[in-house]
Amino acid sequence: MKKEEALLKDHISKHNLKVTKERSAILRAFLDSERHITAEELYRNMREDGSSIGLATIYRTLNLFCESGLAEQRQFGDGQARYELTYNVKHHDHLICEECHRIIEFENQEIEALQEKVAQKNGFKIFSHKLELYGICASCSAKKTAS
Amino acid sequence: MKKEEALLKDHISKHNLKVTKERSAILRAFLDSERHITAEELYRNMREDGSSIGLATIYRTLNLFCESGLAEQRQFGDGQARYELTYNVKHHDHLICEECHRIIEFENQEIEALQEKVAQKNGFKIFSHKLELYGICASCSAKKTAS
DNA sequence: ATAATTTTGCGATTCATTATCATAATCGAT
DNA sequence: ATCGATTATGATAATGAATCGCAAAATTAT
Ligand SMILES: [Mn+2]
Ligand SMILES: [Mn+2]
Ligand SMILES: [Zn+2]
Ligand SMILES: [Zn+2]
Repeated sequence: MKKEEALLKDHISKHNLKVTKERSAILRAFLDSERHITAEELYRNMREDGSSIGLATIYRTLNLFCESGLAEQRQFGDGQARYELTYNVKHHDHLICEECHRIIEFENQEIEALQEKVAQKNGFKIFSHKLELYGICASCSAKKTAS
Repeated sequence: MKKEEALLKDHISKHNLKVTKERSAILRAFLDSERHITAEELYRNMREDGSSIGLATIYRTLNLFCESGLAEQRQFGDGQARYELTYNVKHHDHLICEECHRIIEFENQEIEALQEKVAQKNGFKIFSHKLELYGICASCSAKKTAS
């Protein structure tokens, strides 16, 4: 049993929830899908593979993943929530290409430290943060100058 | 005439738009209201002052403010867009208290520089960015430890 | 003032997400 | 394995923020 499956089952048993084939299937599909996936995208992916799980259940289950600490929800400003596995994944922030919608992950310990410094200076205790850099990626830049 | 009014009128005339009493009233109310206001909040504020301007017009006009470079839209994760005057206002980022919803503004040139460095390292050109620190503010912290 | 153009308020519409509810599945105790 | 209590599911309706369509009203250049 994968560690992600174990984590989810642990959360399920701790909260008097139930292991269902739907939840297991969604977890498998989620782990197989690309990072930063949309509920709708995951739904379509699974439908194409013959699943008949409803969209509401996809939403419910992605929320469950977030509550269990398996995943986190992101809002990249396109109006749809995106979900990514964060269990056993190092914290990172995002570069978002507004041209091709590619998402590049990065980590920068200096920035993280400075954020803490800013918080401290303001008597603020940080629980979470969001750092997103919007712009144009290298390959889209190249395409643009070529044309 | 205030500089904000001048900027808006300039944008209006450059785009064959029209100066209306609604737009002027919304601008006045917007400049008078607290920063990071919601369309709905601005609508209610104006209604309480006897305005009969419709909500759709508030939305349309706030978008106009953004297009004219007067304001910017923010998304602080509570599902409603917030607008703030940014014309002649120095760039800054935000600390958001999840307890009392207070918003503290800060600027940190070191972080800005590091963001550019990260972008460069990834061949990325930044157009805009979003840095939000979510947590609990000093006064809410104090209240919590007191109880 | 006229006429062309833009704007407005209202209500309808959209879209992502959540709620409702009847039916089905799970699971611990027997 | 069966039962019974509880939770989960799919289909559909509902929600809420934001936008759209349209007829009537307002603005602006002539
Ligand atoms: Mn990521
Ligand atoms: Mn601000
Ligand atoms: Zn790109
Ligand atoms: Zn607070």
